Amino acid sequence: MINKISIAVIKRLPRYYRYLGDLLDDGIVRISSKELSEKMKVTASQIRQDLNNFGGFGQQGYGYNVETLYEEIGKILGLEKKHSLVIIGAGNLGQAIIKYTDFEKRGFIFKGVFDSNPKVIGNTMHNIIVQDVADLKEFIKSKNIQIAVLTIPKSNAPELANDLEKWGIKAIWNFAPVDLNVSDKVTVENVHLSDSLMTLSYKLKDAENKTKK
Amino acid sequence: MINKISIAVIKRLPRYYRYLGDLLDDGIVRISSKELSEKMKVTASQIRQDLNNFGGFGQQGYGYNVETLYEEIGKILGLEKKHSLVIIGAGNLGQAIIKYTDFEKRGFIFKGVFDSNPKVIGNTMHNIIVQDVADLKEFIKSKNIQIAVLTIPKSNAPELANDLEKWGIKAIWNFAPVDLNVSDKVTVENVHLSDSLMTLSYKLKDAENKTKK
DNA sequence: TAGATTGTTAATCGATTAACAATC
DNA sequence: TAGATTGTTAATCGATTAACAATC
Repeated sequence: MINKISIAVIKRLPRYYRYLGDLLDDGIVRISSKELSEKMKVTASQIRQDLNNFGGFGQQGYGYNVETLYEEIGKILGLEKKHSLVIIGAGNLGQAIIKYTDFEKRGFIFKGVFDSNPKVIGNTMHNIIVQDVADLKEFIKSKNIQIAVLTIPKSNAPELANDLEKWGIKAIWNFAPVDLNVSDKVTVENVHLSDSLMTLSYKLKDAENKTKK
Repeated sequence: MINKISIAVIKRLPRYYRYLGDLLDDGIVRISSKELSEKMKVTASQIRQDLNNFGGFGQQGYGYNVETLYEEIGKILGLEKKHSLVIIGAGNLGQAIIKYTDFEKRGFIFKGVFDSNPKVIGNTMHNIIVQDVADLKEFIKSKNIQIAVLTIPKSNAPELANDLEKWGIKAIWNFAPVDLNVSDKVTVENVHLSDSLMTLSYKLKDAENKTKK
């Protein structure tokens, strides 16, 4: 844990976690890095290197215990403790996220939903009443919210992000198609859907070109 | 265009495109790699290296013409031609995507929405009537659809992806929290929201640990 | 022309893969 | 014990950054 773990490693952890969860559901007790590497289409070497950033979870001659490893990665990812979140932006995307129950199962608890549109305020979403963003500051402070999910249009996002930092938010899951400019005390994880679709477009074009040749 | 472009470079292109679009909106005519690097918080060297994978778009002593560069990157990303897509899964996520008009502006045209739930089939979403997935095969073939957006639960996704390949789909934008196993003739771009949220969770925990020390 | 900035080569840095001794 | 597989070091590969000649 002493050395700085690279972001490339961290982004692979949820995928390991997902595969181990599936193995667990299938009743598999142990797995070697080689077997797992074949399923996941990565090298066994990479799996062992990645895991050894956090400790020796395996056993020579045996491999890894699926349940133990699953739990350990969960702990590394911070899933053993609950997180309180608010969703800002009660549109379809906000609704999709709040209704996706897997997040709550993993300890991400949606405490409130906020919007600025009077037509939306007062509606119920997934048993939560949509509140006015004017009340957001007070809510964050009183309920000690750590994480804000930003499912709002591009225009308001940057200034709202700065407000969120002032109000004590520690992490922003940002779906607005813009880069936020908060201090490095606030963790930002971007989901830029447009960027993703353009990447798909490039790869599709590239594949077409190869076929032609 | 001869050398294989790395995925790291490709994933940066939409971000350049976004920043250049903003500059264009602001009426900025030219920009140097240095100025852009300061805005984007990357090195000027990286910008020049990235762009020179695709050609020399700049001019010594001047920099880059914003409009030209914007258009060139658009072409590289394949945005100059229209794409026909279908959305499979008419839930909130599917609705969020179809209603987000920026995609259509960029040439991604939603030709159909499909679902397997009889309660949803027949509903109208963004002026499109939700059809039965049973009719998907015929629709893809007759309308020559290239891209499928998969906003369905995990369980059905892998087998559906294999069907989509058989039916002629060339690219899948996958929101199901599972890896698809199609041939390399089909381009897959994953948006794993759970993975993203877990990554955020890790980074948040990591930041907390640093503060304590 | 002089100054600015690119395009591109070279140097550095970091991440991935290979190899193997340690050990269960 | 013998076989298997890890943990970890070393080698390789690739990506990023630095430097600078070319040139507008």
